[in-house]
Amino acid sequence: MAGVSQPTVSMVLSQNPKARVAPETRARVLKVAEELGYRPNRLAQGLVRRRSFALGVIVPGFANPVNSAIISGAERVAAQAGYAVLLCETGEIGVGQHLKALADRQIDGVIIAGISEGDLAEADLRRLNVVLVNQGSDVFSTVQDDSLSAGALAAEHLLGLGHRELAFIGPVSAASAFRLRERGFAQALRAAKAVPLSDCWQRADASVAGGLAAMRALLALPDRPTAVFCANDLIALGAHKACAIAGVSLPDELSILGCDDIDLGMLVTPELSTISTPKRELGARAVRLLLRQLEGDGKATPTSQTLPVKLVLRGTTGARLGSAAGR
Amino acid sequence: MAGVSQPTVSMVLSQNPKARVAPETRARVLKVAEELGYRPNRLAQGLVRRRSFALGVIVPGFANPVNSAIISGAERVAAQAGYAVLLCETGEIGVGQHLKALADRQIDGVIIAGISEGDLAEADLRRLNVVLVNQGSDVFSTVQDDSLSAGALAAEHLLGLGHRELAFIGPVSAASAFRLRERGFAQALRAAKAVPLSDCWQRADASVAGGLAAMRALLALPDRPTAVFCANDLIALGAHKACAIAGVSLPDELSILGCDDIDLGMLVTPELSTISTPKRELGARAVRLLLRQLEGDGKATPTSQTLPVKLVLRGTTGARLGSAAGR
DNA sequence: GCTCTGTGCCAATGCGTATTAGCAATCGTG
DNA sequence: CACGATTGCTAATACGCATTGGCACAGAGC
Repeated sequence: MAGVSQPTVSMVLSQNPKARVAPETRARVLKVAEELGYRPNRLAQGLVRRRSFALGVIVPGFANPVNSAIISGAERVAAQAGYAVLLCETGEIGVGQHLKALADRQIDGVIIAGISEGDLAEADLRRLNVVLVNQGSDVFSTVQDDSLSAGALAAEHLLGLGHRELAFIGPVSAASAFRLRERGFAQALRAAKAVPLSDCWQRADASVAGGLAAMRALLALPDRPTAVFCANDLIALGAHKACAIAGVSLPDELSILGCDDIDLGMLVTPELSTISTPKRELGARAVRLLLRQLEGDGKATPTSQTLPVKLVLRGTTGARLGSAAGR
Repeated sequence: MAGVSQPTVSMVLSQNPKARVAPETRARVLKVAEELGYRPNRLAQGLVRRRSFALGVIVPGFANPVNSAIISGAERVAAQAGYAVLLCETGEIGVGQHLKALADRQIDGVIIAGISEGDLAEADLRRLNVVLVNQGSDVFSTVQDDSLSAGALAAEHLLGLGHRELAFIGPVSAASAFRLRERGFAQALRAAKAVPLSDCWQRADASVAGGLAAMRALLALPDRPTAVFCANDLIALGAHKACAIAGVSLPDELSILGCDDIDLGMLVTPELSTISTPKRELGARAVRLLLRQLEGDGKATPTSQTLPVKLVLRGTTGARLGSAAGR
């Protein structure tokens, strides 16, 4: 180096507030550091500061655009705060194994999205700073969209269009956002005394294939529903596809309402009506929340945030034909 | 600890082959380590081994399903090899800045996908072990799909269906895979003496919006083309959408052929014909190649791999009406 | 003149691991 | 039985940084 000792350089570069360094020394150090292109080794920093400035993100799959958006939002604010994000996709390697690997890397915190509660329960999260996305919890901090309202909104919208024979398609016991959407929908129906047949309450994977199969089943029913609410857009797009195959015209013969507002919803014809969810914002807030908890250092009490959702009407929902509410 | 010194533990756990440890000592160490739940601190390991066992992945956006698939493939083999993947999305933070941050973390290597060559040229990659995905280079190792053949395949297919008025939609000077697709297409056309009008060679962003706009322009032409090859599926889906809006029926009035074979291609009606590209495999091979280079330790000479593509016929390509090749 | 109080810097130490050199004990060999 | 060879382990060190205690020197006050 040029002129001073290593600790002095450290004090200058780490912006340590209680460090007393003469302004001219500081300037000299900065200048030389610049010239040499010196950059601190973050592994060494992490070792001594007991802080890696890295976050883990665990999701079941990037293929799902909802997860992509969450990750994107998370990565953005993490990067701006100087944190790295270590990406983990569950699959052949489970949540538990990923968590161990992350812990070995002295990760500062983890954000988890879209992992089923069963898998979550098996993992050992006790030592970690965790924020769950779209998944309720008493133990951990949480960032969620207002899925309960989303379900209610869906019911109100479809009922308002005059539909009475309503159906629902959703996964059985996955991430709890799905359950809330279902519950909100069911409660609103009950409040309006519009109780659907049990045949119209379909279980399906939260995927295109699941939605397609479920909609096939609905279309085969003697008394078809006239409107369907799907727990997410992938299911809705599968349902949309099933209708295209079966020659059922949307929205005249059937209304379909999704949830999430993923981009591909606008590619199909007619375009998918849906309930928009702040996906990127969920990821962004999750990281902000995590970082705030890290500042406090001591395990803060779990916090929860719920972000509003919004109805987005496009082409797959319409008034029930022959209904009083018809256009 | 219980019984032996720290270096002995290190020798046992790091599987160091030239380490001589008595079998019974080894067993005892392993047993105690297990009981204590001891796991090595990878930051400390990284510091002394000068190896972080972490890879960086830089992409322009996760929203693009092609990138998602590449990342997914990369993450999978990285995780299985015990490597972490640090995800970076360019945007407000550029390639150069991301690279510096990664270098500070002593990253072992970087895989870069979908970054424009201009941005790449600005970045300082000299010290890093790099593998480019779908981007030609003399300096770095590369994993690509056979984009040149893809273009040729597209031309042959459309020509074989009887089309003569062919169009192309693609970005201007982005990642070089696009250029190869364009060149392959153009060369095959020239070979068949089917030279399209310049109006039919459209420039567009590699996005749905770009494809939509470009297709609008094509449809407004006095002499419409009867078939269009799009440099990727997003463009093709935009074109598809434009046709849906304009009431142009596919594939009767127009054939559309995409490239990449992303899942959403099967959601639209009619389903998108396309040229399938091994996206996950690209990601997987990229990190395998990277890891192999790391074994060699010394900067190996750049290698290139090219993976085959495959025509996938679905609903948007059909025989030119009135053509001899018509069904 | 002296002590006293800051100020500005450095020597020393530790973070958790891998690696090297070296020591003690055991073994093989003549 | 003596001697080198081999085996099994440890002491010491280094990796690159942050942090603590303390030292030297300046100016202030008597």
